[in-house]
Amino acid sequence: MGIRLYNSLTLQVEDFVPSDSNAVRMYTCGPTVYSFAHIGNLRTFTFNDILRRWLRARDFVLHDVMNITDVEDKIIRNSMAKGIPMGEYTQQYEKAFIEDCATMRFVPPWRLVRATEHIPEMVAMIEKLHEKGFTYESDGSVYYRIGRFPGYGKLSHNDFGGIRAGARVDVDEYDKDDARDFVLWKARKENEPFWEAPFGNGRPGWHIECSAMATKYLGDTLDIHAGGIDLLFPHHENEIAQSEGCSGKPFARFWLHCEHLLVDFSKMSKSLGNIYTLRELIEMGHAPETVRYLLASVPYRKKLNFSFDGLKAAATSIERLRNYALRLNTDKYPDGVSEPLEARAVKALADFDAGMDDDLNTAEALAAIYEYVRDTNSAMDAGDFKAGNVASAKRVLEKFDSVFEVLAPSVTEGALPDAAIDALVAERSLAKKNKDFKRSDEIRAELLAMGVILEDTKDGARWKRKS
RNA sequence: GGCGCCGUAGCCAAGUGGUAAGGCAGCGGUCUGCAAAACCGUUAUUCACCAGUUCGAUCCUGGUCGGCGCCUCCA
Repeated sequence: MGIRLYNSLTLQVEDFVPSDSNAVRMYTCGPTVYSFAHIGNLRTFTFNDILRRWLRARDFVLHDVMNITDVEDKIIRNSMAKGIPMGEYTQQYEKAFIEDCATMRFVPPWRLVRATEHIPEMVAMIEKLHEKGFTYESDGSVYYRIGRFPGYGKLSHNDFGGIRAGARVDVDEYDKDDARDFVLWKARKENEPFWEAPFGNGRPGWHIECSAMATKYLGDTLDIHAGGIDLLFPHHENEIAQSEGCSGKPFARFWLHCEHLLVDFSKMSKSLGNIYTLRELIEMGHAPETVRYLLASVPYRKKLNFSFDGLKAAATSIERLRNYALRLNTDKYPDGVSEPLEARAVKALADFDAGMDDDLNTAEALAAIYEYVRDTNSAMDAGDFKAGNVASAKRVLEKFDSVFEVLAPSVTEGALPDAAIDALVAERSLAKKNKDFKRSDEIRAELLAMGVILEDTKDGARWKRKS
């Protein structure tokens, strides 16, 4: 049994096997750094993260590359409007993006690469495409002639047969009933950043960077190329045209696309004013791991309608798992081992794996965890859970958290040291023992005010910090 | 118009040709000095609607209605 993934190219779920032993060559489309990442972006990147983690969990060696698009129309326009150099402008947002990724607990990719540091590779690719007759020039810009590439449309499953090939269309006067040729190299404009190239000074078009960088670091054929579904056309279609036009080989074996996150049942947009950034949500008091859980818990091919109710539900769900982990670590259990519970843990792990293997069905994987947590909680209540079962129970939680990673609270409130809490808890326990409930309730309230929640168990009191 | 996705309880959501996982919320209990946590029970005779195939369909086919996305920059 192995991983099965839905391939946009074939519109089917397929067994995933890398072309070269157990090494996976993967490329994911990263951000254009012209503003802060919003939760829609983050959904796709969360999907990337879950995919990476699961591939690793299944013992694949990952060679994954993510790009940073740091030259693009909006970037140029905004940096010019601010009167600062493009690099300075993009740097601040790239930094913010990397911070956000850390906040979201994303595993860093093998390589994070910038478009502006790969201009020579892009130029070389365009030259090669030129030699092979895929390009034509117009007003100093270089265009890709899709009519020369027979496979054009195979990813988006569009039939472009009726389109007049090679018709020269200015991007600004784009006529959708006509050619879909796209720009590889934009002619230099006054005051704008540019690079030198044999075919004229200018800057790269959007699509060429991914083809050039993916090929450079991963070779002609990738095992996986992933990104948001809105990139499927034209971006990924164009990447195929460029890369395969150049190499003559299949560009990517698996194309994975993450569905959109919606807000109020429609795509986020500035005009609707329904864009939320991670930073805004954190400022509102939402823990980042709550956002992570919400984004990860809905399977990636399903549209996810963001809501604050959903965010609250995510927080409660995490809380329950944390309570369970706390109980597991602090309660005392009778000696011995329950074999049925050991078997139960094995089943939980198998069910979790099966869910994840099935095209990263996180909802199913989560269900396996919750069912197990409920069963073991019941066993603990009944006294059937033994000290010898703790290790396997921890393994289940660790497996879960190695993918979801939400158990550790983000905010470490420095305020009250553990020792001080322990002292107060001890004082309260004594008061409670003496039936001085007034004093014991007082201390409990006091601790709560300082962000510490106290819980009584049959073996005494335990505490946790409020998240 | 073309391409693609979707419509399962209050909300989120899994799922299979044979009779509906899981999470959140709600209600009723157990436990508790009170809480908290946890557990138990309960909440869809039903899976947008219609027709067909079938012994049998939420899952297959056709159609209808509804929602969303891409086709222009976009995660």
